[in-house]
Amino acid sequence: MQLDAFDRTLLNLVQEDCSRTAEQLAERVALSPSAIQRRLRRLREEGVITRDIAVVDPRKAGRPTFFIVGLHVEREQPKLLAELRRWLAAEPHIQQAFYVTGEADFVLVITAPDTEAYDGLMARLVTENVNVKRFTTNVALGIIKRGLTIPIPERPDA
Amino acid sequence: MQLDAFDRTLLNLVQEDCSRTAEQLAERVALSPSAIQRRLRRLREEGVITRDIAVVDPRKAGRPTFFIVGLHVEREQPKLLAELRRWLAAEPHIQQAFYVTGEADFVLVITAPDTEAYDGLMARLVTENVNVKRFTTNVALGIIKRGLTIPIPERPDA
DNA sequence: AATGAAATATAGAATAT
DNA sequence: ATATTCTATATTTCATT
Repeated sequence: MQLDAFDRTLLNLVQEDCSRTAEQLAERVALSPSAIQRRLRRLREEGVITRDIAVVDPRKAGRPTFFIVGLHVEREQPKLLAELRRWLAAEPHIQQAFYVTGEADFVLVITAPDTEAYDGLMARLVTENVNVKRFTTNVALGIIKRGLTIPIPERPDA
Repeated sequence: MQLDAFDRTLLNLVQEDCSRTAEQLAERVALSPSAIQRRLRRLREEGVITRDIAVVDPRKAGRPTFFIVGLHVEREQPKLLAELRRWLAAEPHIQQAFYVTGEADFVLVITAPDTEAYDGLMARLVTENVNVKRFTTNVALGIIKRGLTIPIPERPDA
C-alpha cells in the first residue's frame, strides 16, 4: 500500500491525538472532512493504523516501577526463540520486547507495581523458559519520554 | 485522586482500545453509558489518561529500524542531566527515554528510517551534549511486542 | 454525590450530485 | 470533492437514590 503526502501527515497527526475530529484534521490537511474520514478508515482497514489506545500516566495509576531488562539466552535455536517470544508477548507486565544484536539477545521494558512483583515475574520467566541463561536489570529512576510515535517524513524517501 | 474498581477496569479497557463506545464499555462494566462517559471525561481531566493515540505499524510506514541505546554520561550533575533530558525529550525519533540505575545512565528506544539517519542522530547527540561520554547500540532484529499498557489491578493494593 | 434515563447536539457513514 | 441525508454516539439535562 502506497502512502501519499496526505496519508503521511494524517498519520503524524493521529499518532499525536487520535481523538481529533475529521473537521479538526481538515484544518491542517487541505482535504475535506469526508475525504479524511475515508482515508483514516482505509488506513485502519489496511493495518497501517493497528489500534487506538489511551495512554495512562503511571504516576496516577499505581506508580509502577519500570525496568529495562537485557535477556541472554542459552541457545539461538529458532524453535526455542519462538517459544520465548510467545511467552514474552503473552505477559501483560512486559510492555515491550525486542530481539536485538549486541550484548543481550532481548531487551524488555517491564512495569511492575513493586520490586517483589518484578522478582516474581522474572523468577517465572527463568523457570518457565529454560533457554534463558541470565538477565540484567536496570531500574528506571525517571521516565523522560514514553511513546510509540513513528515520525513519518512528509515526502517519501524510501 | 482515588480510583475505584470501575475506574480501574475502564482504564484497562481503554488502554486496549480507546475507540470503544460507552455503550460497548457498558457491557463489561456494570454502569450506564452516561456514567462511563462521565468517568472517562474525569479521568482525562485529572490527567490519569494523558492522551489518546493511534498506533502505527512500522512495517507499513517506512519500515524504520529500531535501536535500543545505552547512554553513559561524564558527570551526574543535575544541571547537565536536566539539559540532556530536555534534548532527548525534544527529539522526535527518540520514542522512549529512561534514566536508569545499573550499567548505563540512560536507556533509549530510537526509530530511524535507516542506519545513516541513526548515525546522524547519534552524532548530533554527542556533539550537542558534551556530557555524553559514550553509548552502546543494540539494533532490533525483531519487534516482539510494543505497547504502553500499564496493567491496573482490579483491587487496589497500594 | 453519583447514577440512570431521556433530551439535544454533534460527529461519522452513506449516498448522490 | 462537496453537499445532503441518515445513523450512531456523545453531551446535556433532569429526576432519583
